[in-house]
Amino acid sequence: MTDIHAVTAATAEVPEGWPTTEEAALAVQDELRARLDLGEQGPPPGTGPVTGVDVAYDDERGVVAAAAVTLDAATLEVTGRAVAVGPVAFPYVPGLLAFREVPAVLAALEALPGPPGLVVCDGYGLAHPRRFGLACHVGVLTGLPAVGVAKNPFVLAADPPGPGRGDHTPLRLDGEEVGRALRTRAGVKPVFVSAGHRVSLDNACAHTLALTPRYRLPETTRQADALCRTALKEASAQR
DNA sequence: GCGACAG
DNA sequence: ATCTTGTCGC
Repeated sequence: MTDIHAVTAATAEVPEGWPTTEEAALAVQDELRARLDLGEQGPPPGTGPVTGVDVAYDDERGVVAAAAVTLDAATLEVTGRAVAVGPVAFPYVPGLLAFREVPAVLAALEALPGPPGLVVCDGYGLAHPRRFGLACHVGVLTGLPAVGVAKNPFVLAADPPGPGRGDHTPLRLDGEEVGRALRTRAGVKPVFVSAGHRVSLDNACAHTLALTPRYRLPETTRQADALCRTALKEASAQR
């Protein structure tokens, strides 16, 4: 019997050679971007495992806690949870968010009791100034299909979508649609969806809608958010 | 040069 | 992200 309340815990390390300067991080983005797979449609929305990841910080202590929570896309029931605590790997620089969160996120994904499904990240994928946001970074490094669902607009502006759930408007970069402002709840502020890796924008949006039957944010993100916050508190309560 | 700027 | 009480509304 799998105990859905069980949470596997791990420690995250900052990898050898991890960028320490913005210049180095930009170079890594350029290198990894060549490995992006934008040709796949991704897994069918509403079926199979879907894994949400999120992180919480204690900048005072330079500690970050990441959580990965896998849900059954059909029922939205939790099938696996894991957390990873470690040092903050990079300062917050808009456009370089991945360098701050990725080590802990990967550790949490690896600590899951079962294989992750499509990864839902809290942030952007292709809708990024250099087309390589957090969701692209996580996708390329894990090889998993990944999407980005952000709560706020980044550098790209979008017209307000219609008032109904499912209404959307494009986020454009150089005339190309790289993401969408998507209304997940009627009359509520939209979320900003973009493909990360091995998934199409249409399917990224379909997955997002399948994960938001009730709340604005995907159930995956809500679960991961709650988990990484408690993990951070528990980590701080010690040492 | 000055702001804006995912989390 | 994080600091933070009550409050209006479904």
